[in-house]
Amino acid sequence: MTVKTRFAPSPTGMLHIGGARTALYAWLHARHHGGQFVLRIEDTDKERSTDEATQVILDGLKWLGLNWDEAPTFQAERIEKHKQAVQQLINNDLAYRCYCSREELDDMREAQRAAGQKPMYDGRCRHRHDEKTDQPFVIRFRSPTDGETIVDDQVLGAVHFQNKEIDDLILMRSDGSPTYNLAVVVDDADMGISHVIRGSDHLNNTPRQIQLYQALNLTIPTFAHIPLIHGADGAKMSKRHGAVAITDYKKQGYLPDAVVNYLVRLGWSHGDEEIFSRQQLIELFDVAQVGKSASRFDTQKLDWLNAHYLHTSSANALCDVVQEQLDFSTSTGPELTQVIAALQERSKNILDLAAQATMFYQAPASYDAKAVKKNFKEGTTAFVESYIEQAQRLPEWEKEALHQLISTTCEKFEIKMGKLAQPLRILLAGVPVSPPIDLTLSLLGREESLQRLKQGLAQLSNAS
RNA sequence: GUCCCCAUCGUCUAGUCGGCCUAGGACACCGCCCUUUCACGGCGGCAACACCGGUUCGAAUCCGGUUGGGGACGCCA
Repeated sequence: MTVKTRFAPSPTGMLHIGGARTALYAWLHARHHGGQFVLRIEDTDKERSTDEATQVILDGLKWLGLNWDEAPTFQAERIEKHKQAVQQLINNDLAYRCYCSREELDDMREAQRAAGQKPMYDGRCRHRHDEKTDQPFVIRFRSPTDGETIVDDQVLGAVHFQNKEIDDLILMRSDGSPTYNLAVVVDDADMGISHVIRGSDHLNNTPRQIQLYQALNLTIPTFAHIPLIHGADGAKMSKRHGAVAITDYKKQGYLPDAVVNYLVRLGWSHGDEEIFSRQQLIELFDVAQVGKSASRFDTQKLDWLNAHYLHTSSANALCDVVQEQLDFSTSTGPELTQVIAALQERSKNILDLAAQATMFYQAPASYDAKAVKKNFKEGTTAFVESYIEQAQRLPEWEKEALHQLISTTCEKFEIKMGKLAQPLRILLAGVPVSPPIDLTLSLLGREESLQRLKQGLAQLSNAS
């Protein structure tokens, strides 16, 4: 059997972190088995669906690198198929008209709740034979009342539902449009989906859908319900947990590889391994090994993974994403790739890296007062001036020589390296943090370095 | 409320069908080392089988119950 999975979001909002993981698992499952991964946009709720949301979802998937096969399917365009299925059920007496008004149904549910029961349709139109042509009606499925329906889930195992717990769901609204449960079944069967991988919030819909597959005489796919992701407080993920939309992670300086690695490990593992390349994931991932319990979203671990990928990526590969975050031109300063190479190991995300890169293209506007106070003591000016003096005469302005010079200057004054390096750093960057000082000097270049050092020294001695 | 699911360190998890678990790894946290700053890195530490009963020579692992958490109960998807 050829494997075909799908991701079927409704375009009513952003692609959130839970949906992204579900998509990732479906994608991995397909790729692992050499099958296909397709998209179906569930846009049957015209009230809330928007083109913008569809685009945001597609962008999110692209950013994560989850490529799909075939052009995305739009559920709203398949309405005729859905109607045919409903007609087939009516013809077989497996569906019927229900004339109950919304008010009537509301009252019924309210009464049931008050009586401590589960609110569900009581089937009051199930046996009526009069066709009232002048009144609006919906089509309901005549679902079995006895026995049980078993969902044989790849993640959860066999889950039993008593058929008497399942009411007659609406297949077609009074305006003639099909509802979700009918549409998914018809579409998944029609598209040849072999594995339905989705969030466990759909588990309760599954027995209903299985009954529909049976009523329509369609092949039932394999189901895998993925546990939900909760916020750090254990509650459902929402706005107050920070970034919910997957695109927010891009804005916050995360790398897609890190997000993918984090997401896949949230609910799945392979021994003690933490870091997985895409290729490894495709080779190792098995949806049946996904854990059954919901997990909490932990930003700190994501941060760690992000830093890991940031440190191990090639500076070249990072160039574009860093460039996007810069609000100044890099044409006048050192090669951006070299700056990234110097900075990536000491940055925790792209935003952080971009911020640190600023000093290579803009001279400090001010000097950190605390750092100045701490590092400029008796004699400091003499060490620095001596270094500048010597550096000016260097035939080649390069890292090794600049480093040598720091060593010899320190020996000459009998001071530790920090006594010289920190003042230099503050003069060059304005803050007491930068890549190694010799590297910083060489990247900045002779002219820019000397200018910053002299100007800074003058400014600081004026102030004191 | 009813139905369904879940339950190992604070978090993510290992724990292949009971013994090798005085429960392993990772993140976080705390020390120490490295060090020209900040980081990286290295070493070490803290920390969990929800509870109660069974089954068994033996249970984190099997069974039942309790408690706790989550999901679903729409002419939304």
